[in-house]
Amino acid sequence: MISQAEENYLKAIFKISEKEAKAATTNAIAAEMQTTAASVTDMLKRLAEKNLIDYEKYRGVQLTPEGNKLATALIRKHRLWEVLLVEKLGFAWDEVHELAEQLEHVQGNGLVDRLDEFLGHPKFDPHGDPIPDAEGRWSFRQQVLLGTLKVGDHAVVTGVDDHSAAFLQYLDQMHLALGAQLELLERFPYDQSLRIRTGNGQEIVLSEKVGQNLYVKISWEADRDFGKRIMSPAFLMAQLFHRDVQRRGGKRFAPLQLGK
Amino acid sequence: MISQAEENYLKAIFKISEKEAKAATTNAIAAEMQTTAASVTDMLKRLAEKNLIDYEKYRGVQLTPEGNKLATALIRKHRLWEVLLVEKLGFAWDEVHELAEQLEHVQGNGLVDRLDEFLGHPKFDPHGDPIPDAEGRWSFRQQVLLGTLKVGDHAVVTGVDDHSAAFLQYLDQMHLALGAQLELLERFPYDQSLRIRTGNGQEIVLSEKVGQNLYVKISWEADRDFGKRIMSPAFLMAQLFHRDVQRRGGKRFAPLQLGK
DNA sequence: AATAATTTTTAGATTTGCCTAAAAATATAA
DNA sequence: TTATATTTTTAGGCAAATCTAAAAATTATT
Ligand SMILES: [Mn+2]
Ligand SMILES: [Mn+2]
Ligand SMILES: [Mn+2]
Ligand SMILES: [Mn+2]
Repeated sequence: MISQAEENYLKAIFKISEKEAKAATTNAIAAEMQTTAASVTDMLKRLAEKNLIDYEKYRGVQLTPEGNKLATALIRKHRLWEVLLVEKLGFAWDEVHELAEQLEHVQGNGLVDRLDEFLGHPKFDPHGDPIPDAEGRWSFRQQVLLGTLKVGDHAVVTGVDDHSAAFLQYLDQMHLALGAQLELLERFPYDQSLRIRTGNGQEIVLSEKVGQNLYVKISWEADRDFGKRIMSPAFLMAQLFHRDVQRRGGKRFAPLQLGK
Repeated sequence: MISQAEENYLKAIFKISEKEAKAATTNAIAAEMQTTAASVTDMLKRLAEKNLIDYEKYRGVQLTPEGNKLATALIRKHRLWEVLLVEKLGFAWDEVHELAEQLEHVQGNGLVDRLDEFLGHPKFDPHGDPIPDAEGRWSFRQQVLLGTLKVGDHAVVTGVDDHSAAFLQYLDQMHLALGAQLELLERFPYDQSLRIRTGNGQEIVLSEKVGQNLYVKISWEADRDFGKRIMSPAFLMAQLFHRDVQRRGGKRFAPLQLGK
C-alpha cells in the first residue's frame, strides 16, 4: 500500500529528474512539495524502505524502476482526469490542476483504463503535456519555445512550461490557447519582446517571459492557408501530432533540446 | 477544513439517523464505520468541537444543521460520482461503491455542479437511492419491499436495501436490475419464499431475504402491456418517477413506512 | 588547507486517527 | 433494589506526516 503523500513525493522526484538528468536533491524536492527539507528526509527514508527510490544520505535520490512505474501511472491518472474535467465537465484549463491533484489518488481496478477509453485514449492533456499509455509509453513532439523562433516562422501553440493559472488566463485573453496559430513578425533587440500575428490576424506584442514559457510547433504546410481557412483547434492538434512517434517507457527520454 | 475521516463519520451518523429517528449511538457508529467504540468516542469529541454534531456523553449524537448540510453534500457527491461511473464509464452497479467512497472527498469549486450538469441532473443513483439537489432537497418515492406485495401485484424494481456486490450481482443474474418489471405469483407460507414472473416472462422463486432487500413500486397502468411492449429501463424509471414530489432539505423525512 | 556558507540530517514535538485494555456509566434482570 | 450485563468512556500507546531548532556533512571560498 502506498499513501497519497508517498505518491506525491514520487511524482515530485519524477518531475525533477525529468528536467535535470542527475539525482534529485532534498532541497529541490522540498521546493517542489512546498515543505521543509526535514520532512523530505523523513519521507525519503520511507520511500527507500519500500524500494521506490535509491537513496544515499547527502547524495540525493533516484526512482527505482518500481518507483518510476508508480510515478508514471500517477501522471497518467492526473492528466486523464484533467482531460475529463476540461473536455467533459467544461472546466477551463486553468481550473483543473488542483482537482486532478486529488483525483489522481483514487484507487480502483479498471478505473484508469475505463477513463482512458471514455476519453478516446487522448495522448495529450489540456496543457499539451503527454499522457503515458497503459504500458507507460510516452508520446512526444517536436516542439520549441516560442522565444526560439526565427522572424517569419509560422507556428502553432502546443503547450506551456509555466502551468500557473495566471499564465493560462493570460494566454486565453491573447487568443493563444492550444492549437492557436501564430506568425513571428519581429523580435525587439532591446528587451527580446516579440511581435506576432495571431490566428485571427491581430498583431500583439509578447514579453520575453512569455516566449520562454510557451511551446509551439513550427508549421510549414499550414502557412499558405494562414488566416484564410478556419480550422478547429482539435483538427489542428490532430494534424500536428499524427506523425509523432513513441518511445518505450522505463528509460526516460532526454530533456527536449530547445532551439536548433 | 474537514478531513476525510470526519466526512465519513458525518455520513455514517446521517445514515443511522435516517433509519432510526433517535440519536445515533457510539456502537452503531462503530459498526457502520467498521471500527471500535473507543475510536468513535475520540472522533465524536472532535466533531462536537467543530459544531458538526450535538454530543452528550453516554447519550449518543445528532447532526447539527451544519453537520447535516455537510453530510447531505457528501451523499450528493457520492451518488453523482456513482452515476458517472455507471452511465459514462461503463462500470456495473456492483463495482462503483468503493470508488465513489473515495471520489466523494474530492474538493473543488464548482465540481459537483458541473458533474450534476454533465449527468443531466439525475435524481437517483445506480442503486435507486435519491440524489439531493444543490439545495439539499431530496426526491423520494412510493416504494415498498418486494416482500410486502400481495399475490397478483405487478411492480417495477426501484432500489435495494442491501447494497452488497453479492446481492447486486445476484439481481443481475435474475434479470432484476433497476427498472425490471415483475409480477408476484405466489407466496409459500412455509418459508415466505416468493414465486414471481420477471419481465421476460420467466418464472423464478426468490427467498424471503431477497423480498426484504429489494424495493419495488407497484404499477397499475403498466400491467396491461406487461411482457408485450419492450421498454428501456431508463424510460421506465422516468415514467415511475415523473410525479414524485420533493421535500425541503434540513428536516429529515420520516423513515419509509413499509407495508400498507 | 582552513574557514565560511550551504545543504542535509537528526532530535524532539505535534496532530490526526487508530488501537487494546481497563474503568465508569447505563441499562437489564433477578 | 441489588446484581449482572452491556455500552461507553478513559488511559495509554502507536504510526504517519508534518514542523522547528540544532547538529552534522558537504561544498565553496579565501
Ligand atoms: Mn496529488
Ligand atoms: Mn496538465
Ligand atoms: Mn468516503
Ligand atoms: Mn449508491
